[in-house]
Amino acid sequence: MTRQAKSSRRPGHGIETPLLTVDSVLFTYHERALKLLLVRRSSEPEKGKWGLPGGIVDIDIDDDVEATARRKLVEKTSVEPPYLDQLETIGNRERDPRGWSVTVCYTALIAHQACAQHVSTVSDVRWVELDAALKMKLAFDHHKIIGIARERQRQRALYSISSGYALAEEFTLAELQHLHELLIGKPIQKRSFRRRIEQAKLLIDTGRKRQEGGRPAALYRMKPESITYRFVRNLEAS
Amino acid sequence: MTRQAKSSRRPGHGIETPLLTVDSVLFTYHERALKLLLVRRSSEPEKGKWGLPGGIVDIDIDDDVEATARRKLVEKTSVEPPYLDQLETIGNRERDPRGWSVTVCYTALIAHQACAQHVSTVSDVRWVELDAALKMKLAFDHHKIIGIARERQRQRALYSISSGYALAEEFTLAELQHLHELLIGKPIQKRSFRRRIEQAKLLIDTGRKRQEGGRPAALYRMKPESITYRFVRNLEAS
DNA sequence: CCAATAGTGTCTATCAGACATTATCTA
DNA sequence: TAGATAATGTCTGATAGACACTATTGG
Repeated sequence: MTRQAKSSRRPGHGIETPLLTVDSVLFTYHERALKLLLVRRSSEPEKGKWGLPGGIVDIDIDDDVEATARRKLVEKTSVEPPYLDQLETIGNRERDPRGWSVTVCYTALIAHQACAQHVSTVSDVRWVELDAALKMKLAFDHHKIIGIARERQRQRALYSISSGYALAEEFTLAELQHLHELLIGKPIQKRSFRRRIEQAKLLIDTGRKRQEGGRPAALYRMKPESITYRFVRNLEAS
Repeated sequence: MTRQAKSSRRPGHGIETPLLTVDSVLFTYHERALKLLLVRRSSEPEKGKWGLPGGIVDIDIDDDVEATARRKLVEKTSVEPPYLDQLETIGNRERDPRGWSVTVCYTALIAHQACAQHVSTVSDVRWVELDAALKMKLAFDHHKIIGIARERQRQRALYSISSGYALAEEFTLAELQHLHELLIGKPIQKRSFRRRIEQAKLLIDTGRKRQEGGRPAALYRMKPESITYRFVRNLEAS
């Protein structure tokens, strides 16, 4: 195997391989809005632009691709999301000015308060409202990746309540429903929403109440199984 | 940037990157059985073992990752599947003896007759019954990848009829249902199955009939839209 | 006629949509 | 008391499950 001028070859496999990165679309619910985490790029390319938290897979540090995603999220938010959902992997020669590159995309939901402290102390990491983020000029193809993540979360909201992980540990049904409405993009019937949650026994009633303005609302916590539960019948799609 | 002894660096991005490959789990329906395409490896590592059709992404030839998957499938079967469904991307340092490697996995359904001619002429490509394939000792983590593909196809069968693409261009409803039962792993109600197909108008009645043993069965073709159609309500899961 | 396979009728159960009603808090 | 928000009652409609029944072919 001879070295070439414009493409060095790795000893292990001897093949010219593209850059391998990860990108995560981290959603949260805060101030009655759906927000996602953006990071200002501190280095070239696209230096100064806002983009998704992520970075290059380091095969010396990371045991697998998801470990890279987790490592990068911990760096930016200081907390690990309870789960990471793998989205599409995008790889082509247009998406990065450095040439052929691949990004493995993830999405997750996380409680705002869990990472608010850390995020608020730094200027290069910010929660941005989804609609505002989509109007920004973002790095690389991150606009497209956010679209993919949004669609995945929308589908999930139709047949699961995993979105509860974007709320504080204890939350009201009204909060959970409003988040679902933001994810789905249209209002849903209160009765339908509550009925299915109750029948599938997906939440734990803490017994506590929270009050703001009217009758106090019961506070619930997620059950660990709820994350994987799938209703056989979807809520009405748009 | 200095070169290191054990890890050459690429000029474009200067980072040590893992091997990038694709693997496809191609299903078909033949002789009342669900089969998948296996390939005998002709080179190291795992030479001689059977595994999934796939290979290394060639950034000089392939415009994107899916192009690699298509190129490799055409090499093995001489036909392109009508669509490729991206599955998980698996990347870690255990799955390949050559070291840290990544595979972007795809799954697809294809008509058996479309590629039967080519496959039958070569000895290193074979359609294998799913159950038999899972009992074989396959290369790398291909056993796991098949499991992921099978589960994806199973889910799809519960809310779509995209599996029709594993049949000949014209097929009977009984064939389509039997394939669904193989994918889902349990019998389904004939009435439920036919009702939803009829109501969603997903098939075209060719007007022709095929007869074998009893009353002749109507022959149908897929509509192009059917591939993306999603029923709001699933068939009963196991 | 029977055997075999295709196709339909129809009842029930489940569950989402719609929306009205009642409950519980503060001011 | 009014206003606000939470929680429930209840009717309708859509659709899957279950299974019996009819239809159409060959022998």
